[in-house]
Amino acid sequence: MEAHLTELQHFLPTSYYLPTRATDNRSPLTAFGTVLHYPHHKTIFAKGDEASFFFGVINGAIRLSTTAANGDRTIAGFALPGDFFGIQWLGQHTLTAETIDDATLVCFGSKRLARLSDENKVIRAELFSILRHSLWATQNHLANVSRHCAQERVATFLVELMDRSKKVNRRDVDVPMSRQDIGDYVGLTIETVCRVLTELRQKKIIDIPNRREIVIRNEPALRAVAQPES
Amino acid sequence: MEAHLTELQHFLPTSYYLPTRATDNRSPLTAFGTVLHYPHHKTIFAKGDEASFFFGVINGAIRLSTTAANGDRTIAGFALPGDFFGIQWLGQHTLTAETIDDATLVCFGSKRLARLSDENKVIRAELFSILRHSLWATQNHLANVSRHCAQERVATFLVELMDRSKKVNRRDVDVPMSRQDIGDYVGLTIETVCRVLTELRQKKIIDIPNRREIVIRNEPALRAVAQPES
DNA sequence: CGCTGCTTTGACAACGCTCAAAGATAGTGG
DNA sequence: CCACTATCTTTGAGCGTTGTCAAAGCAGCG
Repeated sequence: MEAHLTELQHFLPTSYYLPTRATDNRSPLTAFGTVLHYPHHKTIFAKGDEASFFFGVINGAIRLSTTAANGDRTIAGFALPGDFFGIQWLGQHTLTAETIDDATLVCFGSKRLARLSDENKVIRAELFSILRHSLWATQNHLANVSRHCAQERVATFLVELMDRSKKVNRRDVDVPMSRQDIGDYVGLTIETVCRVLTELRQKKIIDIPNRREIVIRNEPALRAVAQPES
Repeated sequence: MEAHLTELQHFLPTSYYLPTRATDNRSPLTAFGTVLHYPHHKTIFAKGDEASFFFGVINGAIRLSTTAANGDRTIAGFALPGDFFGIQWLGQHTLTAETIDDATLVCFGSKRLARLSDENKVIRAELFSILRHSLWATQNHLANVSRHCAQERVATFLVELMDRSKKVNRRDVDVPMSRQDIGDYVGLTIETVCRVLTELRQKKIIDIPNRREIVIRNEPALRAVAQPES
């Protein structure tokens, strides 16, 4: 585990979704972590593993999932640049974290962080904020998956991806996850995800130049599909 | 807002679901709260309200929900005796909390709690633990709702209710929420919930003596329906 | 260049939703 | 105390959306 503290200068702004958080703050945590590189399709930790570390994403994409006894996989969320995941004071991780892309992460030892947070009010507030944000995002996702039709779910996923994108031109969305991942995230089969995507393409709402890129051609229309009025 | 600190003696053990937490601990928070009584079908706070207070349930049942623009309601969870809800350092509540039953709650002022947690390590750890538990429960619920059939969802709901029950005879489950509430919780229509319940009754897995009581006649069978093998 | 794995499209069946109506229960007033 | 009413629950019939199964298309990689 090598430390490249100089690289922490590149750590991206924390993007929280929470309306109360400014999106242009760098996290106060960045000064204390260790930078690590992971190749794609690598398990960072598995559900049930002792939670010795906690991570922030500098670059790449992570999927956080749980797999049932019958093999059904649920992806609870994706961690993108600026996000944190695996926060767990002590005890075990409740989800499995795997890289989708090659990824650069910042890693924090749980014990060290616990000590730091006892001493430092700012760190403490930051950790609490991260945890609250995770809860908020999960609740939102639950509401999306719980009672919406296929079109609404996929459209909501795309809007989310667009809004979280760090790109200048947000219309050109990078899709690092596979169709299967999307399906496991929104609670649909891979076939239904494909069908919805082609439908949106036929309606000229999106374009699909290649499998890991989606262009939003008509953002208002996409948002309308995601959040049906009345 | 009256204080009845003596009543806090009756505060129930915190029941966390988390395997790492003992279920027979009283929460260290109980010494600092104010006891309040709410009648049934009363709003405690609404989504978007300034989060000045945070609550623990002594008695009764609370539903935590969010309602979409089109009127669709999603119930993110139920708070039962021993549970906490509405934890939000500052900013706004992300869900609406309403009583289902008449309820006795302990109420904590956010500012006071923030001050206490800065001074007291035990309180701090407790709050963190409560928040982590909420996240864990929501992730679990998401996995249940995301990709399971109607029978599995309703059976999982019943198992959950049974396991959280404080009764000596856990087979005899109190169901304070309406069928509509159950539907909004597991992501099904009220009709489907009813159909599944009658199906389970016909299979002699449960009995339904009245609308707010369900008797588990065959617990292994119910658990099998909830978690299909292979 | 051919393989492998992922994605897309199609046909069909099934599960759950919608609409409708009857049945049960609780709350209210005579 | 009972009848009446409003609300909630249960059951039924038909339809639509999504899942299943199958096969073709496509892209990356040795």
